[in-house]
Amino acid sequence: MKNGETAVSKATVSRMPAYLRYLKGEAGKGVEYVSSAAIAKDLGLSAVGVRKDLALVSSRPGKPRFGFEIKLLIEDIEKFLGYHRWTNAVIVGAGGLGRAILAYEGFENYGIHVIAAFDASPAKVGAVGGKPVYPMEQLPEIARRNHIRVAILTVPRSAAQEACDEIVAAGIGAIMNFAPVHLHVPEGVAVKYEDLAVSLAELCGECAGNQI
Amino acid sequence: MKNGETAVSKATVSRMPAYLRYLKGEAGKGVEYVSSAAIAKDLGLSAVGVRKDLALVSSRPGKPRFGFEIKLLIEDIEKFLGYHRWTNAVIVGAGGLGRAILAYEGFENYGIHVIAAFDASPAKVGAVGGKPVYPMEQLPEIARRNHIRVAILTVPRSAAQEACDEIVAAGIGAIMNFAPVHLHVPEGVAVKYEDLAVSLAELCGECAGNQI
DNA sequence: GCACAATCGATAAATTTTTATCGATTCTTA
DNA sequence: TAAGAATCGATAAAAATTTATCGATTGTGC
Repeated sequence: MKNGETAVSKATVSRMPAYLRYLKGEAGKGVEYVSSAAIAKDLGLSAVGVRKDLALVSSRPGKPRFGFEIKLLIEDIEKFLGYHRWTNAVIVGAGGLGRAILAYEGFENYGIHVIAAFDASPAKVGAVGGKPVYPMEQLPEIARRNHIRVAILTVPRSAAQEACDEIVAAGIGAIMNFAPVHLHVPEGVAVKYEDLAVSLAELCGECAGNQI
Repeated sequence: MKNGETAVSKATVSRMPAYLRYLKGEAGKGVEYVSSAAIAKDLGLSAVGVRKDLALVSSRPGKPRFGFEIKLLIEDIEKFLGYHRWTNAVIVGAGGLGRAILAYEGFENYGIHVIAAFDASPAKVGAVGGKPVYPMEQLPEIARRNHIRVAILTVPRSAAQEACDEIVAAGIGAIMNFAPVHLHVPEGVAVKYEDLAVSLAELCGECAGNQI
């Protein structure tokens, strides 16, 4: 209800990746149409909710008796999520996790180019999986030249805030933070916390319910 | 409102890790008390919401004029999130990401022991960062003997469902899935999707707003 | 010792999100 | 070609969540 553009709730957005994963799986099996009830059942949601979500992003309504056309729906969701707008990203911190992410090739499917990593330690400079690892000092220059908009922060917790400041100083406006630390950033910079341990702990909670 | 135990909303639970990160940061700076208004400002929430959240988990009410005692609050939140119940976990898939997570030491702070990794390829068997990598066949036996409750799945997408089935067959009831695939699991098994690419794409969306 | 300022907790209002109900559409099949 | 079944979309109701308001509490400083 902000001004007149979005009107799509945050909760709906957060379910889109799940739809996308599911639909791609079905498409891979050769299925062409899927009903809201089937999606709801497999994803553990309500059919009405699924219909409402899909109505918001689908360019064509579902067909009665068939359901939604999977191929079309995948395109619509990808478009909605912005996977067609290419974005350049870098990794800051070329330790184990940083190198693993640098070598990961799945980002290309989501409109993201991870072009390089940076590390303060000269020993880490070089290349991983065909992608370069630069010394930290070169971040501002390379970031600006390549229009980097996102940084993936994989340094140890003690180095996180300092690295964060350098990222902000380099003009990068979004940070995906793997360090388990709260980052102080100026207004306008987005931070997403990806604390693996917290995620895992959440899952444990779910799994154990609240029983011993 | 389920029966009479929880009464804590999902939204509240999801904010707890953010509080925890923030409070630990302040504690590290030597601060002893913090007001709901300060937390709200730094975390981009409303002060009333913060008070409501904290009232649900805090063992002692906040002091007027001072705020909440940080040390106590950290304990309460950790207790609430179950970081005191130790849980054993394993990694399935000892590729780059799996090895990076295996070497990561941050889990111990959250009540999680990652005791080993498993891989279908004999070439990967051995040890990483002092922790063993076993062949996949040994998963059922080791899982049962060590009361493993959580598996971290880091295999390539094409192997994900099969590995998932083996995990379930080994009696593990919770899976943290890094493969960008929808997993089919029997009722009662919890799956948490940690799709790095999706997370990153979400962040890009936030960063770009909805402008080009 | 007393007025003041800061903060909390509780109740109430507003908003958002989820769930339910129902008529309309479209394909299948006899 | 007409009846029937499955599914959709829209509207309405219910539930949950967020935000606002207000009196109560507790130190501080004069």
